Amino acid sequence: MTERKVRVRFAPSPTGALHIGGVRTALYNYLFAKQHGGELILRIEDTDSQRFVPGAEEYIIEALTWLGIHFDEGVGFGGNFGPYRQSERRDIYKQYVKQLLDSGHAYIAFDTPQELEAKRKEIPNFQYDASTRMQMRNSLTLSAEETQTLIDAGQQYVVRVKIEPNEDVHVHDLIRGEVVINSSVLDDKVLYKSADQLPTYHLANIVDDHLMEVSHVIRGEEWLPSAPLHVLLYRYFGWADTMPEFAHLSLLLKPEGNGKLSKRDGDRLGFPVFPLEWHDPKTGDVSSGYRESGYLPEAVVNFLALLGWNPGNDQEVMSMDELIRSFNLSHCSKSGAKFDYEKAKWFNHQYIQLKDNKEIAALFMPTLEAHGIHADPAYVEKVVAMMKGRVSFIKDLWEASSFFFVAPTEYDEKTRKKRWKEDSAAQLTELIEVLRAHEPFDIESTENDVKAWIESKGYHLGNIMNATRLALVGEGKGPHIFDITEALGKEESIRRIQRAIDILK
RNA sequence: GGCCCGUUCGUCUAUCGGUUAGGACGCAAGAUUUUCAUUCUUGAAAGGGGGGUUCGAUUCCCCCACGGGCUACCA
Repeated sequence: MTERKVRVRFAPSPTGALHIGGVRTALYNYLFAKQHGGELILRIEDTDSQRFVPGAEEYIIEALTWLGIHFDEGVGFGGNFGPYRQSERRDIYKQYVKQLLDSGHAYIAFDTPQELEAKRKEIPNFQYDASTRMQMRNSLTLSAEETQTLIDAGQQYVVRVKIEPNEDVHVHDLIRGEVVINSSVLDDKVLYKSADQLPTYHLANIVDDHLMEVSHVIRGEEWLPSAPLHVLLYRYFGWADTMPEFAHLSLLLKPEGNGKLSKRDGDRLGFPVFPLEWHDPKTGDVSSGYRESGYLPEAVVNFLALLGWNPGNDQEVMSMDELIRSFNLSHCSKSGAKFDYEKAKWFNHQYIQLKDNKEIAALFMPTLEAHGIHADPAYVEKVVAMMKGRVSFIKDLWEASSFFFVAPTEYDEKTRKKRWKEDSAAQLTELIEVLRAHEPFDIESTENDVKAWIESKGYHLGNIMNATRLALVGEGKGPHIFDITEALGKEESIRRIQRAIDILK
């Protein structure tokens, strides 16, 4: 087989928000494409007109753009293999349905959904296949004239693939190796519906992958059972030579209990399962998103990449470029991965530390403004530098550092009991004098002066510091005392200490 | 029910027949610190069960169990 250009596609169905598992599939396709200098295509599989949800397509593009997953062609990105929306490819599919019909690899079936349902009730393991199709109402059992008459009369029909039984179909999977299924267990899947003049997934998928010259199909494990059908379809079309390679990814599972991760798990367990917040236009429900929950896109990408894949060594924090360099399908795990929200948080913490203080400060600004604070960016940056090591989310910065922006008006009761001593008021009154006389008001020299004063008076260092912290912060937390005083400035520091003396006595 | 895929610490995983079964998250303890965090160190924690193959199986094969997926005129 000759080396072909790597062309992969991400082909979501616009039926709602893009699930985090779908994001991972898109990411793996992207990493694979970039590593091989290939192309990533965005194809919208909207062949089910019933389930189409407005806004879903835009959501998918916005979400993947936010995460840094970029497409080379497809819906919204142009390209020479369009259109990339399956609903716009009706005429193309019709032509290929005809080809299959003409070559005898497909047939027309008139059985109504109701008839089929009745049949399934009647016969326990009913399947439309080689063993049953001669008892059904289709172009195999009807004469050509009868078939044509029914079609002309406007009778709705479907086109089914005619699976040849008793044949072992081999699917070569890049992750799982050889998977063999006997064609007798496959059913004559519907390929095309006359009602909406659209193909089903199976037909559209094969035709598009072929026409778009897709080299590798990297998709979720839920497609593995139908992969043999796809292999057969390539063969029936005469495209076996250029059939893409397959790789079926394991699924993302619920963090607890059993089953596939679903939208409801997020709501129940309190973490997002969608990249972006999603407003369901039908139900009006709002589902939280990683972006709105304060995740950095780099963290989401890194976390997702490692959920079901590993670089073969102990490295965990990896940039997109590093992921592209070391990604490979053979290190994808075959078993499903349970979603671990704590680990996702840890990754976010790591990326906050890695990011520039200036960038973090900019991301923190909206939170500040929401609290009515209009702070100087340089000051915010200073605060961020001191505080970012302590948080996992940007929004947690407020809880951790609000005292830098708002002076305490009340004091935590427990801390007051423990830290505010009999002589605290008197000592801090003296401290104010020490601070007032001090210039410049930088960390090191202030600290030296204050410590010298404490020593000369024979005071207890811890007592003074803890009482001062209570005055400055309002509770027993925060960074180094003199980092705080320097950031606050001399006047504000003294004001806060004085207020504590007045209130706490 | 049928078919397919899978099974290493609680979780994500490394190991491609010989290891004290390694790392990370989380958890616990300790250290550092004027507070709270961070950080650092240490610790507890694993190859579903039963048969084979082999000098030797977590690793290869079979059976069972369990988990997951598919079984639509959805994708």
